[in-house]
Amino acid sequence: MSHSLGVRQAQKQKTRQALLDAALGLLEEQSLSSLGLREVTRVVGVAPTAFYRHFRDMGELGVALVEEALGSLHVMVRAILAEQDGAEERIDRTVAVVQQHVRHHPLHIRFVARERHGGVRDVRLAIAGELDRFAEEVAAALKSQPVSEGWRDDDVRMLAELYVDRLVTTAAALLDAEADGAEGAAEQVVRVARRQLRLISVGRRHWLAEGRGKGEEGAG
Amino acid sequence: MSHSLGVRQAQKQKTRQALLDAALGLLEEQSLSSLGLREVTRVVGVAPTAFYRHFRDMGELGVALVEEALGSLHVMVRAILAEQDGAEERIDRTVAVVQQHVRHHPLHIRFVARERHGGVRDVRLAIAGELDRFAEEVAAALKSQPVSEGWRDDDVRMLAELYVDRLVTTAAALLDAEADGAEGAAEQVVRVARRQLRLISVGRRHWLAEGRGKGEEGAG
DNA sequence: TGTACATCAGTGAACGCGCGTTCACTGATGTAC
DNA sequence: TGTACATCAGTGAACGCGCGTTCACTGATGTAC
Repeated sequence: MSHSLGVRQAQKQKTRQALLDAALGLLEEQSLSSLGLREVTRVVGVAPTAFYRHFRDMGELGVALVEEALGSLHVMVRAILAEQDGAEERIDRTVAVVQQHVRHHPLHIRFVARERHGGVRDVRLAIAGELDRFAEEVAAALKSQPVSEGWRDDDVRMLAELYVDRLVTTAAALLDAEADGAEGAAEQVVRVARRQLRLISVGRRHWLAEGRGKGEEGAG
Repeated sequence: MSHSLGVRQAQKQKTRQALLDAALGLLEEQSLSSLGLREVTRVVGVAPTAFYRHFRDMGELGVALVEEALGSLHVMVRAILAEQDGAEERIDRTVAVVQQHVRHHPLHIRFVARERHGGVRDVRLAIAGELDRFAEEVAAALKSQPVSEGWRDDDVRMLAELYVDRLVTTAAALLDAEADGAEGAAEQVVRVARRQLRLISVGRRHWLAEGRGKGEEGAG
């Protein structure tokens, strides 16, 4: 027993995680491209050179943070999509889950919102890739719902992206609202988000009758 | 005559604009919080200390860039909103204007997308303020359209924010697509954006019949 | 179980470099008479 | 128009500082026999 990792590997993992945690904390108030290697190791309490045992540079650490940050959200939304509620309940539930996630992982949300268009290319690409896979999952879930019968695949995908963008935007807005300190701010964001999702949902139900066919011919 | 500014003031403005232009160029590939004062003055060809004659620090320069970046977009979208086309034509026209704007001012779009959630507080606040005023104008325009009859003010506002977010997201996606080099990428983004706006528009037309009244009671 | 050697996560000194900021300055532009 | 003085945008030397990266190292952990 007990040889699942080895003492040395276990300790290395611990230091690595400490570096990630320290970086994430520092990134609450600055962006990745201005974060220094020495800042991070100072917080952890190791020598600056120890950093290189784990990451080539801050960009590589950033990519690791992307995986950590989007992984947990991924799991939660997958759970929602599997539900069989009606549209109304699903919207309320989805927004509630986003709110919970922002409360429990504010630093992850902040990081993704900030670095999605940030100054480090590899990190931008990693986030774009994760959000893309995310949209693909949402599309698959939407497709299996009865409302989507007769929909073209690219229209389902277009709708999925609309939803995903809305969730990301809502999460970022919630974060700002909760940081604000203004009492009702977060609740206001939640109410607006619910109505926006509802409006999109209404558009979805009437799409085949009114949206498609105008402007562009079906292709493929 | 000729005393509209004075030689000295005119020269000062010129240097100031050169600093803004140089910074904007450098910000294509990095974020504001990692941009150095010396980098900017080096590009312009003035001494580092000259910077202080115009801005207290990079944050102040950033706020000036926000005004410059959102000012022009503001004007263009206001023109669109004033049009009296049908919904279909208006959507196509709006997306076309966004595409033109991205082509003519890619650095402005990049800057706003990057710093909207970036590491410099004052700049974030400036962008949020501009986008808020932007949404308010869109709301006013939407409200004056016949389709909005019977709508609550906060629902109009909620819709306006949905549109504004969509335009900003589309602009950022277009920018990435055009930077990509992949030939059809930009056109693909445009087509998706049009359909998304169309779906929102469909939802709007059926909002009073199906969206409102569920879940929340009218207040105020 | 005990011994001899290999591995490798973390150390600490040292480096050269570019940074933001200070300061007293220069000299063209502006103003008062 | 000409003279004497004030303003102030831009200069250039100097500063102390923290940065990323190199290198040879140490000593606990791992492995072979």
